Amino acid sequence: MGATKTEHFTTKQNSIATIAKALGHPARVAILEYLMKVDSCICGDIVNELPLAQPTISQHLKELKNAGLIKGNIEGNAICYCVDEKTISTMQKYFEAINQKIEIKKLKCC
Amino acid sequence: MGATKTEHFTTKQNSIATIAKALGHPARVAILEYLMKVDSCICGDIVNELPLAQPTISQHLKELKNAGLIKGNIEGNAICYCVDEKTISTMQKYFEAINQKIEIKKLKCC
DNA sequence: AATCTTTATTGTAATATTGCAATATAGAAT
DNA sequence: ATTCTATATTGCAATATTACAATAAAGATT
Repeated sequence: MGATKTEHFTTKQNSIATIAKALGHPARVAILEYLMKVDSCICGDIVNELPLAQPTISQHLKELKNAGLIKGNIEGNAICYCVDEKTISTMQKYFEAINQKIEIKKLKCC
Repeated sequence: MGATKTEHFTTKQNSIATIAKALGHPARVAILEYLMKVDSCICGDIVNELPLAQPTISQHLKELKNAGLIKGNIEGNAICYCVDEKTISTMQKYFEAINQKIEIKKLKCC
């Protein structure tokens, strides 16, 4: 086989996995951080910033967009990409909830 | 080619990507959530809980462990796995920092 | 219109992941 | 010591990801 058994898991679990997967590559983490660093969200510069070819960057941007981590606006012939705060917030709350549960339960079996 | 160019990114970026990648599969999200749900961290039950074969679960546990998301303690012939709060905390803080930067900068280009 | 600039798509090779049957390992129980 | 129970490892097939050269698409500039 080899294909992920997506249908066996909850929508929430698949959703978290999709977002996490999109951040599961250092280039995409670097792209996210670059988009945070520059004030204006001039894209394309990313190609000059990272040691990857333009089609590779384009592909990574697509995956970040599909996962909802970034949004893109067409501005003339350029495209203005930027971070989607809602998805970042989703992840932050997810980890926060786990942290809180750990504290309440005071799990220390390991 | 095809291999990730890990060496071109920072240690922090690679670290975040490694943790995110480990959570980039719904089965591993489900395992994490199951470990949170049960009070005692009886492992092995995971095989009964999830629709995956034992070797597959074992493999997923290994990846979660390598990423530092869970810890495992040998108890007799069973193994007691549980969530590693430090790594969860790392991720929570990472997303929190991004959220704060977005708020301060009031980015709303898209 | 011809050209430039910017981004996306296609095709393809290299590599990695997923899933599981079969098997191995190791401690517990008889 | 033999058997049982729990987990890990190996080997392999199916599938997915990564990277990029070549090319396409589409608006901007001349």
